[in-house]
Amino acid sequence: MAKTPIPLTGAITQIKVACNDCTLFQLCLPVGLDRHELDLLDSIIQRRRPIDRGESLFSMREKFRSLFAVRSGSLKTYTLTEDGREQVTGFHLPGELVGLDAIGTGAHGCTAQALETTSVCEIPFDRMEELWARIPVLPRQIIDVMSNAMREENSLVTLLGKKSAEERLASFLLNLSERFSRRGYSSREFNLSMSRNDIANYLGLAVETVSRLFSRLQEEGVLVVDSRFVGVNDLERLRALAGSGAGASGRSANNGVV
Amino acid sequence: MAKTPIPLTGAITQIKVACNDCTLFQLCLPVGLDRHELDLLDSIIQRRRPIDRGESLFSMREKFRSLFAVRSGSLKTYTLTEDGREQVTGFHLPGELVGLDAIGTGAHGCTAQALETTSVCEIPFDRMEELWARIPVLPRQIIDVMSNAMREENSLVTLLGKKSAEERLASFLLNLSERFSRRGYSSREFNLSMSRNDIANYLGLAVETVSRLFSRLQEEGVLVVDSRFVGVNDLERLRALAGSGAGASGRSANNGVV
DNA sequence: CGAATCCTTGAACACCTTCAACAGGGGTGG
DNA sequence: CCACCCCTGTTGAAGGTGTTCAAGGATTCG
Repeated sequence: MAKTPIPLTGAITQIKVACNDCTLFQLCLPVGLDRHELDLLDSIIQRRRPIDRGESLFSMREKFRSLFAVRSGSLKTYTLTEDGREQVTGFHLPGELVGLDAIGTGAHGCTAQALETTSVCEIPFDRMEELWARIPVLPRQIIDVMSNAMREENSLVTLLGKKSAEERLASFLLNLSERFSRRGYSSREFNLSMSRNDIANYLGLAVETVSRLFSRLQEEGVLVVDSRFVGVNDLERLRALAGSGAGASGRSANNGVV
Repeated sequence: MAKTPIPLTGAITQIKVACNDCTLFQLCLPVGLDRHELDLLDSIIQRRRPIDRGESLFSMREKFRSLFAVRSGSLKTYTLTEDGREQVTGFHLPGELVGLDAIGTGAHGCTAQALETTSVCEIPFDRMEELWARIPVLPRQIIDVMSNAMREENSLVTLLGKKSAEERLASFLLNLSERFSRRGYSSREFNLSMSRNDIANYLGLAVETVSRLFSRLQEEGVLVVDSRFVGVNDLERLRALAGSGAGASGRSANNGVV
């Protein structure tokens, strides 16, 4: 989704560069655009050198200038509570847009930080607005993406509001699994780019709880875990655990919260 | 935001009916539209008879046809977990739009139910799309509204992920207080249109916990509570409680979750 | 190779839930 | 109009899930 090769820091050779050729075409914003419209969009998209693990793409309260699409790697977004606690609000894989929550106020509502070396497409928002007249479906695409994001957030709210620790982790892994498989990766084996800490934070749990859950799910034969690698042995069981917690574990069928 | 008087079921007389005259003008979608554009928007907006407490405006998985703006009264939206538990995802006051999360998929992702007798403006989405060419700022308005909604949801995620029970209730009351005051009502005295059950559900807590918290906040002189009426005695204290839980209560400064 | 960070595991504790019983309305039908 | 019921809301006691505290192992990176 960028128009010319990325300036290289190392020895990586970028090949797929234009939206036209981008493998993320089907996942990203340009879905539904014809060739001409694609070229127009392409012309405003800016490249950046890949950012390293730990670097921020933008920070909370910073002025909003651009949307970003993840091309490779992954990001986490997080907000801060009034007293400085961090809350991870999402993990973002290739093909996904970040920064959407900043449009309304003109300032970023969260910080976006790379979980690994990550390259993104930068879409300057003012230039994109100029394109709306010439690409009428573009605003509609944005609206669709935002609408889907809102629905995603609703499931996160449900997860945090109603699910037990085990259900949360199972749901999280299933969600990742689906997203990986939609990107052509295995849905049964993958490497987590985020730390246990990030996972725990995202799921509203303590790190220790997440760690214990990984261990237990491995003992029970549902998963194979090796530090950041996760293999799903029993997908059905994982689904059951994510749904209602009525799985084989000796856990009470409480109402989720706590 | 509707164009002719509402068909009356009782003896209520509707007066403010067109977007032009609507008192919610500043809160609703039409912000930033000129008179001509307002008339155009006005022409597609449909009236409905007010819906009664408990009635649904739309249901989860139902085909998406329209957005709705609350004109008077209030709504709750909720989703269901796989195993049928209900999770309240939001309360909606006059001037707020619901149904936005349905645009992307074409089917509603939540159910919207009236908490009291409520009247809404219905905005058929296909007709609204037709207007985009003639009112170029309209899609941008929608995007702004959605962006703000996403940010709102992020604070809910933070609330559920990081805050203790007391912080949750305090945050909830402050949020309501601000929204009421923006609508010209008192920020220090208001009536809740939702049950304790809905509040508890929304905050990811048990009803009993919410009830106990109301009692305690009253004992401590922060609130005056009389069933659904809430009076805020000590706004500063409520703010402190919402922020970090480092208030006067003898509560440990744990990390919130649980 | 040593420091730092991440991850894991164990034990005690705490916040909130669950279970239980009761009080207060509001509506319905006698 | 009162009695009854149903639902909502309150309060008390016991219990549990997940946290906190603590320490040790694993991994990374200078």
